[in-house]
Amino acid sequence: MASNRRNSVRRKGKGKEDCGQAPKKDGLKNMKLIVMPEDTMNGHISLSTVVNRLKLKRGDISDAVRKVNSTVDTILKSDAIATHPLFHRMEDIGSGSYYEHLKIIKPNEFDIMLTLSVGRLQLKSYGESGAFYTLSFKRLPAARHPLKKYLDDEGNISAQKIMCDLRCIIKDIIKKLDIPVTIARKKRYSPAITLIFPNEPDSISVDLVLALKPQGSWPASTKGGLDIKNWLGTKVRRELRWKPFYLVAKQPIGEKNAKVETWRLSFSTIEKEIIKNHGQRKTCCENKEDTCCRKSCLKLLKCLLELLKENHKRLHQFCSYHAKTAFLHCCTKYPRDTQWNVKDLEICFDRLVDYFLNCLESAYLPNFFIPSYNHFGSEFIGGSLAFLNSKLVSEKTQGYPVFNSLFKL
DNA sequence: AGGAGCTACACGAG
DNA sequence: CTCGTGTAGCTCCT
Repeated sequence: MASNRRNSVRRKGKGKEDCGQAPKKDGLKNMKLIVMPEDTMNGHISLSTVVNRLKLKRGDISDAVRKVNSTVDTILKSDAIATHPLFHRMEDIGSGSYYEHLKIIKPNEFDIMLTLSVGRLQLKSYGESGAFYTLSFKRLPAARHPLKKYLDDEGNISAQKIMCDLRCIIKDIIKKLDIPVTIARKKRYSPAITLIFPNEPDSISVDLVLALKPQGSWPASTKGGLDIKNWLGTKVRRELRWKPFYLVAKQPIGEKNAKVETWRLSFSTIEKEIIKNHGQRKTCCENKEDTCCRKSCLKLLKCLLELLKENHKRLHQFCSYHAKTAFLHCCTKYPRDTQWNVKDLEICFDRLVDYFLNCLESAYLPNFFIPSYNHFGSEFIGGSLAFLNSKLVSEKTQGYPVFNSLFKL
């Protein structure tokens, strides 16, 4: 196996033992910080102060990363993986907020894709969204092909069979570790194998997501997606579309027929690349004058959503990926770096919130890569769109008072 | 596989 | 505030 995530075990660092916290419980409140008078503007905390509050602490990063990296290294280098006919080819790629420098408050959630190169496959679209597929071989594979034993009755690659084996292997490995780490119970519809480091009182979770990397160009459903021509340019778009795409072991939510084995498209690697190189000009954020506030705006929107979710159980269906998706569309709508000047943080964030509000009102938030896949589609029940809408409008008109809870004693 | 050199960020000294 | 340093991740190179 090979690592794209990092290349060596790092030095040990000193720091506090208070990094990480269970994502579902508690969440962002119970922060310990006092509001300074100079941080307030007309009774409201300025957004730049909030952004500062969201930064990860160096000591926390050091502590968390040391545990996460050493454990993942141990797993991937273990005999059980290294000698496995299929899994020994896995490569790990850091993805998600932490590796995009978008994680807020604490480094308590890590996403790592475990990728498998699988050659050319037959992708059959499943459902209307263009995001879900069944996978089979174009030609029947040889009997000793490592994927042969993971085919179901119809010759489709079975996500469940693969995930089951991988989960068992990882479970065995971590059982033998001296580090206190457990494996979370399998969640329905979740493609992840989640490691939990139960460092009292906080915990760190690491989502390991198996992702198949088929050869070939992106599926037809992505055709009108990745609308970045005016923002990052046609050349960049062409180059990005030449890069690999991935399929993760995810079943459509609410799928009654459990027999159908589907995989869902994932473009985490492309998202990471866009976030890293997010400016219209190559020099964006390279020096002080060219600093933009795109990432700050996304951090704020993620935080806003998380805080509202903590306060309202009805909002459980919303996730940070919705914020990220709306953000990417917003970047397309406002492509110029001058439209995201760091001096205009408040304006830019209001504008992003407006964009998100529009998605809620129209019940339409297409996946940034798959236009036919509406994240706010029919599975959103019971007026939760309207509910979030009203909460956001209220927050916006009042200058986002919910951010004050980040500074409560 | 492992290291050099790079980027991005946090943070503290001045 | 600016700048130097430490840390982590990533790419390229051998």
